[in-house]
Amino acid sequence: MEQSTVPLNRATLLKRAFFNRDPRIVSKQLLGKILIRKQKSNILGGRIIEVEAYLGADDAAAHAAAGRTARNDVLFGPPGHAYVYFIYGVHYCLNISCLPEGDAGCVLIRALEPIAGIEGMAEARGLHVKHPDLSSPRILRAVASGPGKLCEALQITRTRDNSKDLLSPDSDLIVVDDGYRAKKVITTKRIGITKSAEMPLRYLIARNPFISGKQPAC
DNA sequence: ACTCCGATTGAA
DNA sequence: TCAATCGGAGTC
Repeated sequence: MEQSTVPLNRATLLKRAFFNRDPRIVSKQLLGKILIRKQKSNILGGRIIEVEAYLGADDAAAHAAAGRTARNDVLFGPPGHAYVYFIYGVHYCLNISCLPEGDAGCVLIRALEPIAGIEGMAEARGLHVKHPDLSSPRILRAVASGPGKLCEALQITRTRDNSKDLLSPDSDLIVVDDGYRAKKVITTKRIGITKSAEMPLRYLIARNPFISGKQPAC
């Protein structure tokens, strides 16, 4: 039985309760949902195909581990909001806050499969200049196969998007469900961290070619 | 005020 | 393998 999906304009916003849960549960459920940026005359978006869960005080790798600060304040706020931070002086990363007000926890969006406004995203990434042929699988994969890349593709910055409600119809950055369901989810260790590096909190859709890094064994 | 360093990326 | 490049957090 083949699953059914609806067009983007009929996809539904996720509910607050969806994110009012443990980040590990949200991570797995979030795979297959769609992250959308609404531009003036353009829609940019991709299917979420790789994420990582970050917990609270018991997770040394989490920004919330050392307690509430001006920088990580969103993590302690209500669920379903964007936590955007700047890393290595170069890139932004997007997280979505989980758990009720007062409890920190989030999901890091690590990779998207481009599905809408691909030309616009490629342009934001600076790919169109050197690589005009967007139909090339290699170039298509370069659009959003990493946390920093997808932020650049959707023009996500801290000043523009941090603390934004991702579940509001008024928001220009939202998460929606078009009915797609991942057939198989793979869990691995998180990438690029030194503290709490052993916890299996990275989740990705099996065999999807748009993930960051190389394909793990099934 | 000063130092250290990171949930990344792309080029060498 | 490594530089780029910034700001948050801890130390002096």
